[in-house]
Amino acid sequence: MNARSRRQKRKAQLRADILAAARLIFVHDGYEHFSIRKLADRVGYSPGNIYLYFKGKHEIFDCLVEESFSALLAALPQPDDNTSKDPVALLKQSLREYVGFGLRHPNHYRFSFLMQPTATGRRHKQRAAYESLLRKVRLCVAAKALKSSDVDCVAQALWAAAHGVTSLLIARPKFPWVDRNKLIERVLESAVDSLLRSNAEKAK
Amino acid sequence: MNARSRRQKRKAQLRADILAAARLIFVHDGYEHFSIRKLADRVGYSPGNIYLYFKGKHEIFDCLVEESFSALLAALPQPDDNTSKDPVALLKQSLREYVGFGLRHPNHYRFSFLMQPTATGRRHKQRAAYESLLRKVRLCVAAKALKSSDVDCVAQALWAAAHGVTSLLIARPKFPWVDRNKLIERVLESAVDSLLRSNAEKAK
Amino acid sequence: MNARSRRQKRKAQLRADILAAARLIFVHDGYEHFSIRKLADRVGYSPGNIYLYFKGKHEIFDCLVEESFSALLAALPQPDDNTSKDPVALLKQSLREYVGFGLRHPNHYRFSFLMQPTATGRRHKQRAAYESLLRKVRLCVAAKALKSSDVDCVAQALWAAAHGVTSLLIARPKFPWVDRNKLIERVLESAVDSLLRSNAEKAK
Amino acid sequence: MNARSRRQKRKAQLRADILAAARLIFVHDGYEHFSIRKLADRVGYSPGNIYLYFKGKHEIFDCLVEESFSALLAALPQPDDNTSKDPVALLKQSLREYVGFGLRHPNHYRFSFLMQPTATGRRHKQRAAYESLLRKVRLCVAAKALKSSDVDCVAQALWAAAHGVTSLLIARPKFPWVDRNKLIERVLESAVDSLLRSNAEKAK
DNA sequence: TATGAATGAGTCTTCATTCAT
DNA sequence: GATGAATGAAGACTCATTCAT
Repeated sequence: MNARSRRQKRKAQLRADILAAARLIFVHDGYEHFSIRKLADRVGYSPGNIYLYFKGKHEIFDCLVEESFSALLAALPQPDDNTSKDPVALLKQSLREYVGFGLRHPNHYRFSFLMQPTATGRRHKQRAAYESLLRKVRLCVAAKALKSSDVDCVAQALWAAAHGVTSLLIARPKFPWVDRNKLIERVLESAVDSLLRSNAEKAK
Repeated sequence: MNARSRRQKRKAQLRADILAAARLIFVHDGYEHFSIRKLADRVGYSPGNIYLYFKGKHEIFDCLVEESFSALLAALPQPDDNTSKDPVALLKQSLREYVGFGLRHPNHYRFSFLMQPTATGRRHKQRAAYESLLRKVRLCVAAKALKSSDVDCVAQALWAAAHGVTSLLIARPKFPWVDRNKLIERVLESAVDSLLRSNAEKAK
Repeated sequence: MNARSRRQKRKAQLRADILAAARLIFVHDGYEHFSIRKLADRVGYSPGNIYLYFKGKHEIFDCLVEESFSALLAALPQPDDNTSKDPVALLKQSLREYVGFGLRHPNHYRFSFLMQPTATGRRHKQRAAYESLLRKVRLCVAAKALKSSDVDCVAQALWAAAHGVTSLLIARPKFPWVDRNKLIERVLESAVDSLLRSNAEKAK
Repeated sequence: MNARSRRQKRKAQLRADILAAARLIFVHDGYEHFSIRKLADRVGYSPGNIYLYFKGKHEIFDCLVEESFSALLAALPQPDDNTSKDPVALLKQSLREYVGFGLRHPNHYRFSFLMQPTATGRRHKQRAAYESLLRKVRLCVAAKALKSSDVDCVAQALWAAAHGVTSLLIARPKFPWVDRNKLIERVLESAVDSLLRSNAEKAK
């Protein structure tokens, strides 16, 4: 039993190593220059050996995307951690973190969104990230802070805004952007504020 | 002199033909299945001949991206054409067209944004598209319709919002989005409205 | 001594299991898609373990061929079982069974005849099948039913005829054959009848 | 025009060279050890270059099979050449030539029959060989020499017999066959004679 | 100017086999 | 006995690019 579990652990470790190497290649050489051979070289194994740990190129890609979303998810503040907080503040904070994560890990982010999702691909973590946003929107609705109660529409609109700045800044690093933070703040603020019930409305 | 100019014209025409064929391949077969051979086949020339008109694959890609932006630019309503119109309405209209163009031509759009810009790449048309947006924002500022007068920041924020919906919808076609138009409307409205001076403010 | 014999028995059993699995793979996936890995998977052992029971792929193939002949042999009616029967009828019956077996188990049959016999390969069962035919021809000779008494020549000619229809039908399944049974009957009948002593001759 | 035709000629020559080399490899190394790489090596070109002349492995195989049948066909005596001859004699002669060709060119023959026909494969020459046989059977029918008038059934039965000896002798070269010619004669004679109308019948 | 032949490096993937454990 | 990890060679095939013609 012990031997078996140790072996499993080793296998898991190797899978992780391979994925790490794969991400590096992707980051450095770009998506189009990724190859199993390069990967095997970098990881110090024979090409064929990769197939003992992954079914093929696709599985590796899927795992990387999934990992990226996992990291993104982990970076987002969870509502449970901040129950006392103003839900709108929590929401804004979340979006800021989202953008921040994307900019700090542009390659994770590129990976997450620029890869065509495989037919068979796992999508769990991706959905989880969306769910996380959704939960925070629901808190706002519960607090009667929003005009609309279509949580999906609201959440998706917010996601679009956050994704917009993030991906644009990543995709066009050489563009003469105004101050990054100012831009981000403007975008997120516009997106959130325009959804809020005015004080007058709240009073009613 | 005449002979030389005719030759140049012919060369330009052939370049255009090649690019057109290249775009078709890209749109139909996807980025990863593009090949010079296929291109040569489609265009009716020999593979080697392509190299007389383009330095290589990269130059073709760069040109395609540029062309895509050109098309985008052409699709946007120009202020000059609508001088009489309400500048805010023109702005909104413009953004709607932008999103619409992206969704109608997802491959153009993917192409425009997902390709890493080459070091040597042309960026003229891309800039022109941004300038076009900028011009419309300026019209709004001139009409004192906006809170902020930082036209660059405003334009970039709007661009981010529009790019956000567009790219998200394209990148995740299987996601359970709410009604597309509803979502787009919400995003653009949020982005524009929150920038507008309130009536009270205008009165001052 | 007992322990050793038990071990031998176990080994034999495992060999048999492996061969059974190998045949299944061959029959289902075709010769070219056979692999030791698949075999090991199917049999529930590790790839390396196969080599404890067989020297390699070749030995497995050789054994399979041999087994196929064994099966063919077993399918043929034995003279001993039908001593009372007319020997010519028994002979015809035998040939019919031969063809029938081939058509019912085309992969066995292909296997038996299309594999180049290895230098080291066993040939015992193959010979046994021929012997079985030979025995029946001898019975006919003993009954003075045949023109010729060159039993080998007769047996081989009959074998050729039976093999001819069988292999042709197997090798060209799409060919517009006339009715299978009609064809088989004609071939076998021609082959056998032309060897028979005419009644007139018998009378002498 | 001249340059073009010379180029075409060269291309045809190279195709022929490649096919010749392919056949050699097949003959020497066996079907399973054929590879494009080996072929390219033998022919003195780079592996990729083969694909300029053949769409892939399959096309090469198909061509080889077709070639083999072509050769077989050419080896068969044509009725037109022997109009004066007794049709039954012509038929027998034809079958003898068939077997003789197979034994003289065992690899052509193996190739022709042991290869699974590709879905898309050419079958023209193969059919032509059968048609050639059919024609000769028809001549016999016309001469009222045969019992049956089902030319297809007769032709196929004859084919089966001829194929039977041929393929058996080729597949089992080490088997203790009786004298080859004796065996062949017996098989063919059995096959043909048993189809003939007896003199008594003819008289009617 | 244009071509088509040629290449060499590259793609993913599968395999029989070995060997330390 | 049995395993699973590892390998190296091989599989078919594609590609961007060059170059003699």
